[in-house]
Amino acid sequence: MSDPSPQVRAVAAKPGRRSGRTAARARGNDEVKLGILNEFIGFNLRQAQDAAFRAFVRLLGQRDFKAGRFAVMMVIHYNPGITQSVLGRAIARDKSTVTPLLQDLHRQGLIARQPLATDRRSVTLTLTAEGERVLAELLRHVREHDRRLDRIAGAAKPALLKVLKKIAAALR
Amino acid sequence: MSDPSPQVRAVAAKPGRRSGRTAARARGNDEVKLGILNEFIGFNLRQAQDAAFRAFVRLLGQRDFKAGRFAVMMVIHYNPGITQSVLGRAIARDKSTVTPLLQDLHRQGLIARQPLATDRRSVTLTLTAEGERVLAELLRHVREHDRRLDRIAGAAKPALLKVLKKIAAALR
DNA sequence: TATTGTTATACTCTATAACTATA
DNA sequence: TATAGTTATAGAGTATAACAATA
Repeated sequence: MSDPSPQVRAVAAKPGRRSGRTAARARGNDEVKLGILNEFIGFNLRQAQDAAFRAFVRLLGQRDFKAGRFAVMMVIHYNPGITQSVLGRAIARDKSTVTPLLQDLHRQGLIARQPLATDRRSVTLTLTAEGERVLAELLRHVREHDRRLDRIAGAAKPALLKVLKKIAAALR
Repeated sequence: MSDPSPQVRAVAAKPGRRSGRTAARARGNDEVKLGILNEFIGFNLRQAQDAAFRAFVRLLGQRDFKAGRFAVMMVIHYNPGITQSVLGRAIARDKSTVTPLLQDLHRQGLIARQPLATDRRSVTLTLTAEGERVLAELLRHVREHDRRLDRIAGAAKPALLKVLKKIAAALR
């Protein structure tokens, strides 16, 4: 590890002293140095995902919908009749995480659960009509959010998606 | 929202039925369709970050160190004398989140806290010698992890970092 | 014996609100 | 009045282990 610069100490020692990029500093990074952190993919991935997720939650705002439910509903939508364990593997979550999540969606009348005839241990999942309606509504906000990300990424989007998928696949 | 394909139902209905890419399916996505999710930057960002973070935690393994502590220690390393509130803004966490985190690092003897002479409300932070030692040790594992990410990203790394930083900055 | 799903339980991360001590 | 930091508290999200039912 190497030399922290003395100016930084000065900045930190007088947090009231502000100059230059006022807006950026007020709601952001102040004058903090990140050093090598700046070059780590892992760190930047985390920063971007954190910012994007918070922006999404802000956008959903009141609409009393928990952000994490969205992907689950989408997966059920595209894979009606999927079982809980397959769903769990698809989203990389333990079955004990999946159960209460689905109970919640079920209580809200958004999904239907049916025992599988050919294997009575399994439960198959489908969205109810109401579930489809809510999902469509949610999807409008997701699209809005992602259009924003699209504008930020610009022409780099295809390359970005390619690398992100590569990372997810390689570390699964 | 549109037509879920009937083959998917068949796959989901018989989770025991396996074919083709056995290894990939066993620890992954099975045959689940993601539809438009595939094209959302937000979704792919989450998948990649989730996979990378879990891989990092796996790598740290036993070493009893909580992954989230690393960035905080790095920020203090590069900005000795930084105050808690500035730190909090830098990592986008509320002060009530920062306090117990620092108490923990302090209990472990990794950081020193000193009241700021010019404003006695503030506390300045530095790493102890032990803190620097532990950070250096941690950093070795982080580098190992990120080299793995580097290999996955390959030549796309600079472009990736650029977009990720752009996203984080724009949505802050 | 192995798998599906449920439950009990616990741990991490996070924030809001109310507080104190300073400014 | 406003800010720095602490505390109490609560709510997400997650996992491990033990279990019942079924295969």
